[in-house]
Amino acid sequence: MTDTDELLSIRAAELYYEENKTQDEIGTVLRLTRWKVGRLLAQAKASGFIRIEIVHPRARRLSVERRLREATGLTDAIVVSSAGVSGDEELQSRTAQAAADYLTGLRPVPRTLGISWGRTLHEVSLHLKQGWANGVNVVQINGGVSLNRRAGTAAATAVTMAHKASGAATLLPSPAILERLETKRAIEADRSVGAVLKLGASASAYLFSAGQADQNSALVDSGYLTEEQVAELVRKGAVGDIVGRYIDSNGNIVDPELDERTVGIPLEQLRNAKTAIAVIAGSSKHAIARAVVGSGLCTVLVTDEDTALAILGEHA
Amino acid sequence: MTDTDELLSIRAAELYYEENKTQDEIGTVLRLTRWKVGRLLAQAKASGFIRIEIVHPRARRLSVERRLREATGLTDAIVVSSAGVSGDEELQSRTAQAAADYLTGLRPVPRTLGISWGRTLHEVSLHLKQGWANGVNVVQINGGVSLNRRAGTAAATAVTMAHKASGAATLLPSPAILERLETKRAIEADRSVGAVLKLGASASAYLFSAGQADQNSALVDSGYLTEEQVAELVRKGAVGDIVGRYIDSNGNIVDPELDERTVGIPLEQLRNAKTAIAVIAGSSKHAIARAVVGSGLCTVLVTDEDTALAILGEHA
DNA sequence: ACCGTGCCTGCTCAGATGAGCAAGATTGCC
DNA sequence: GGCAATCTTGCTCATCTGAGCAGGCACGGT
Repeated sequence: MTDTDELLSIRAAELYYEENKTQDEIGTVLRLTRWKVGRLLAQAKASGFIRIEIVHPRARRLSVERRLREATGLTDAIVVSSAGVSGDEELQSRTAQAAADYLTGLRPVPRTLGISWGRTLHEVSLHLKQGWANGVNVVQINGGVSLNRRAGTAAATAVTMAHKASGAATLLPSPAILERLETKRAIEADRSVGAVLKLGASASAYLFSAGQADQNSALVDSGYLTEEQVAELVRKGAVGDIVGRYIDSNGNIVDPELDERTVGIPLEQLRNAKTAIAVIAGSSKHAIARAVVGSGLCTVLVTDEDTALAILGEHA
Repeated sequence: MTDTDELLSIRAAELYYEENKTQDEIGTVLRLTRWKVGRLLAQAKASGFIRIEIVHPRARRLSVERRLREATGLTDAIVVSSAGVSGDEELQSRTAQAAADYLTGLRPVPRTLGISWGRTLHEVSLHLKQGWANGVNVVQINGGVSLNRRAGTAAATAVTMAHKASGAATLLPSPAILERLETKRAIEADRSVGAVLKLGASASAYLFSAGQADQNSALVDSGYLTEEQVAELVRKGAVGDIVGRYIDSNGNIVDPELDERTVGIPLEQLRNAKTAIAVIAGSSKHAIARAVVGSGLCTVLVTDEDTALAILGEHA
């Protein structure tokens, strides 16, 4: 009997959603009252037989966002749909777009915005519209990418963001990681660097991404770390890095000595920030995303559906 | 402006379909009148941003069925959905189930049902419910599968179908293809075979599947043809076989000499039949399905969504 | 500037739909 | 078999939604 009902609900759903007939008409066809049809339809929906997807690059998953907020205590969560997406690349692009949208709508508008650098953030900067805000000053909060062959990407990110918001960009003129602790102390003590760090510490909002801990890390790519060093970090439990600092799945610094030599605001600053927006997308970043959210490193997460589900533990 | 509207329609769709808010509530949230929301939603649907799928093994694609009927002049078309299907196997199983359903609902109930044999039809027989009809006699219409290691499948198919309909099965006691024309003539002349063929010719409905023309063909598997012979047939334009007879994409016999040695009712009998139900599923059978439908070998087609779209030329 | 054309907006109204309710059917239990 | 608990059915009513229409607005030609 239940079996018959299930089959009927499928027939009804076909007529309702594919042929868009009215429930009354369906009732006539299937020899049922229109109320029965309504109930069958409701049953089909409840059983999950009806799948409704919004296929659009800007589509979000509100229900996942809500669950994420509830489960993690995030102030806000933006989850872009991965319906109809081919690869990680498009996922990251969609997420960057969503981050740009979020930033544009952010209230109160931050006077000073602290940002990290990387592929993701650069893409965010490109997606921002001219005039997305008026008078936002952008400060880099961790050491730069100067060793990179694509030198200037980090600077371009900050400059673009500031320019499009009629604000000024303040760059952090320092490597990301220094080889000797003394050098790091010295450079931090220097006025030009110290002042920027102090400005960064006073930012009204932060925007940063995360890197996975493997040989594809931007820090390896930029020459600050070797593949072996990253492998060693992974052995010690590292799942990725935030503003140049490697953390484990609990959000703790993996290698305090290395961390000491890393130039940028400390993680505590992010944890205490009123607004810390993390933008993390792609299947390789599920672990670091979970660590960031789980350890309270951000108040807002912008991510893709799969990563969000991974954080919720529904997609392992 | 249109860009803004598109984005709004996506936001509206999210709230409507994911959060199932009323259009009025959405209007409040997005600061729009409820009519505007209604129009945005309509626009989103029209643009194809809203995809509704019925995910269920028994789900059909009524719109495709309709288009197929209109494009080909088929009396009836049954197209099972391939939403959420992993492989060809499940597709074939679903299609077999649908064929069993169709057969069960077929009116007028055929007194005599002529069937071929094969994996697909056997699966159909298994999906039929006890008592699917009352008093249907089942006749084999083409030569058997006796050389097969799983000898008896063909017989079992007919017997099962007949038994479940409280009818009798009549088997065709003959190989599918004979090596010498004389032998074929002789066996046909034999009372035991001739009578069955005559019965088959008078069937009130036919149910058959199709085989693709490659080394996986059931005829190769059963030992009636060698892989080389099939390769030669393909060179001559064969796309597959129906009741043991190889046809090209126009529905014409590929090798008349071979065909002469094949035991079973001629294709003309199917072409002239009032009810000829073809059950064809799987990505490897797109070509033969197109040939069967295109050359009027069946009046009813039961198939999967991808094959149907291939026939319609919408899925190349 | 003026006017016409055509799109967009907000509305009325009727049809479609879901919530809730009471009567009837079914099941399980003694 | 009798009875109670539960589920199902058909209904009323309030709400939601889409069709169609009149007025308003923007745009382009003269």
